[in-house]
Amino acid sequence: MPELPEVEFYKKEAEKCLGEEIKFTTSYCSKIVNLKNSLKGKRITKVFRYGKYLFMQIDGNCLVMHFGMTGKLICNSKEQKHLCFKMDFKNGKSLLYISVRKLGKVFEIKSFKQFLKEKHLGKDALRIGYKEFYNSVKNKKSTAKSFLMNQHLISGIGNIYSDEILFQSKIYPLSKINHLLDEKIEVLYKNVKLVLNEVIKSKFENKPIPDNFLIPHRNKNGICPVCKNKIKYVKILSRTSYFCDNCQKIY
DNA sequence: ATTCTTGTTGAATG
DNA sequence: GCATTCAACAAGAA
Repeated sequence: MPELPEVEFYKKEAEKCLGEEIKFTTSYCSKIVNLKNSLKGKRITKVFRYGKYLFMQIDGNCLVMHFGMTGKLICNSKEQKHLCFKMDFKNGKSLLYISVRKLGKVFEIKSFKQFLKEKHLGKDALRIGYKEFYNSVKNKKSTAKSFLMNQHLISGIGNIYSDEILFQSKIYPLSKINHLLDEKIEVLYKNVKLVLNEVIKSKFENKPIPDNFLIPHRNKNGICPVCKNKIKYVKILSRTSYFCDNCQKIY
């Protein structure tokens, strides 16, 4: 489920191999992996995340991973099914990029700054400041849901966590984002951070998502953890958005 | 058999 | 240009 919190988790996996010398890399899927230079003999010097992208500085090279819908990165796993890319290190460690649906990408870039420009990515959801967020909201006519999912405006939020952020903020997913009251924008901003950080915490501590979150109830038979109403759903941008029509009022 | 699914892209539309 | 929507990509689950 690679939205920002998942990629943050994969970053931790990659960091287990920081400083290790690469013995060789293997691609099992040319559709996903596009590497020109050999990484043999080089070391991972830095790992960082921006939105849903993971970056690995490998001496002079910069490797980028995007996980699509089903990609994941695991250190020292024996899992072989759907393996697309593997990095083997001299000391025996390995990093495995696994993807069932093969919609992700592994490639190299020359410059991170240039990459951001070319992709027109918005600020990372965990780093965006309130002023910037506020201005972005005021300029847009889109719905609250598509605003949160638009990577050009804010990077890192996808279908599942946008539902959660709107639920925690008590905002109806189809509300026009520029109609939100200022105090509601502030609530939304705070919940972007709160939800992402809470999910990251759950993942890192290997605990379930809190039960007062929508996510554990985010299904066709779900019951709202706050008011016990039946969870509703609606299609937005050809994705299913779950919400509580009792708690999530328009503004 | 058909429909659904966590993501992005590029084409098409208004 | 700009904002927005849709099909396509792929494969497995229900």
